[in-house]
Amino acid sequence: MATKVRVRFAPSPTGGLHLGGVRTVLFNYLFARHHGGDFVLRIEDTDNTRFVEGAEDYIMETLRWCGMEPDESPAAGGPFAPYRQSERKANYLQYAEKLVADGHAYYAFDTPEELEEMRNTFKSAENPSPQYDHKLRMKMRNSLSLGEEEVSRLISEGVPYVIRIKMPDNQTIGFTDMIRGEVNFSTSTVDDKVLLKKDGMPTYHLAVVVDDYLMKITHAFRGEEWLPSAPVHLLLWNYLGWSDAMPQWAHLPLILKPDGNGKLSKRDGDRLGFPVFAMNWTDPRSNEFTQGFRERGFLPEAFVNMLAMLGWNDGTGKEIFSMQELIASFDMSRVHKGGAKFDFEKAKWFNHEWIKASSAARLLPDVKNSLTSAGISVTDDRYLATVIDMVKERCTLLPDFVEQSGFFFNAPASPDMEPVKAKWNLDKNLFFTDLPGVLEALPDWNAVAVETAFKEMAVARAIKVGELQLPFRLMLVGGKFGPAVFDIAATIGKDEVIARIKKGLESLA
RNA sequence: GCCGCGUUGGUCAAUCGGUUAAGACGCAUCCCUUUCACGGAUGAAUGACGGGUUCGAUUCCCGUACGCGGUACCA
Repeated sequence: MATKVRVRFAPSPTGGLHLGGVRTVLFNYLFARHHGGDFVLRIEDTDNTRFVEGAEDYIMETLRWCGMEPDESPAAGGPFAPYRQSERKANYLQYAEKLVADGHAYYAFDTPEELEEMRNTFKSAENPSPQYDHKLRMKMRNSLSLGEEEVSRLISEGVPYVIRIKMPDNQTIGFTDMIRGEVNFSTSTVDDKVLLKKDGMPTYHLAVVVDDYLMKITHAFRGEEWLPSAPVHLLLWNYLGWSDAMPQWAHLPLILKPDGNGKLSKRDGDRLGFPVFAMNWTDPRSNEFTQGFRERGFLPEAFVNMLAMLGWNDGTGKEIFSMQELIASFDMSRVHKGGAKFDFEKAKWFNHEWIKASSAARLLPDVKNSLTSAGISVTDDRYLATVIDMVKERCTLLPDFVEQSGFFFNAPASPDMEPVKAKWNLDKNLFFTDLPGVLEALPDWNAVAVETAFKEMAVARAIKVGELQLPFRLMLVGGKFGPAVFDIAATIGKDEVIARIKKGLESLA
């Protein structure tokens, strides 16, 4: 195929990006890169009543964090600029007018109140939500029912109107979805969607078609919730005479809430205690705060990996993928048809795997950040790197590094010796009283040397080494966790070890 | 109500008609470790239900049930 692949992610800037949104971008991105194509970000801000300040920056920042920089975007520009639909407003009218001229659309003058009234009068048990369609449009006030003179009079008087598509009343229309295969609809069940609003802005339906055409989009991927309006888009591509250029479509499955049923929402996250947005987000209107995966301590590699596996797999059982590996193996036809329930435990597992597999150098800036915000100052990066390698396998989320490595930097505030108090005795007390002197005399300071000295001393005094290790750990670490004690001792240094032993002894007194 | 999409263990899922239906998460037990982890081992689903097609169906078709999505001058 000669045409270059071009895909787009087209969010509306109404708030933070949730899991489903990020996954939609991801699949777009993977597909584009897999085929060496272009990935464009187009902001669909056609509804100014829902516009939220900061949402666009948030989206850009999320893409950056995830490593999915668009080739073309409002910020980066590109050959098809502008990339904000609000700035392309002037484009749409001509196409809507052309549709009217060709008899595929019409002017409608109904006020919101009249629409409301229509819905009320025709509402019934069998038809709870009457549609503005081929059955009702002649009962409404539009250029089909009113007659030419009346219409031109209304228009010249400046009466506000919208332009609606005229859906054929009995036609079957279908297309091949890259994920679902053949999908067919009967046009008689689709209503006459508004194409151009009275403020002159297009609705999504007109805007996607026009912009996908103008921007030469070859593949259009979006959430499953768009499937029912696909026939409108199909018709528009036809009516506008662009059938040959119509992109291939794929409707992605939804991400569902972990318990019960339904689409995952940020409320579920609040309720169940996990993030739903990629990054922290505070709604400027309500001041409502929502935590993000990034701030919760997820690595972008893990976040992306986890999202990719929610609805897709390569068929081999492989689960850990880098972005490069995802790009290499991604295939839209292997995307699931059914929605997947989100499992936060599994998400954490991905993060844990990525932390374990990451080098200290990769982890260092993030860990340093966590430590710093917990009040632990790090001055020696090499020392931190050593510590990271020692503790990373026991850290699931980035903030776990605070507890797991804090004692390498600061002595435990007040070592809790409670777990060993019951079996504490004079011999043990003597052991630890004499230990500093022995350690002090050690010519070499390393884990083996400390361990050897420690064990020889224990044997000489006929005390079980095991009985001594826990108190030693408590003195050094402050809790029952962490790497091997002698490794810790070797790392924090002779003076510090001796100081902590003395301090531990004090709290046992 | 109508239209569309979907339905393999608690969850994510492999299987593109054919031996005992992979694997992962989580869970349980055990081993390793006299810390916590990591690692290793073991255990627990007969494929929503009912009909077909076929020598043979989890895999194809139909129906039912259930779930989800849509049914806005929101995307």
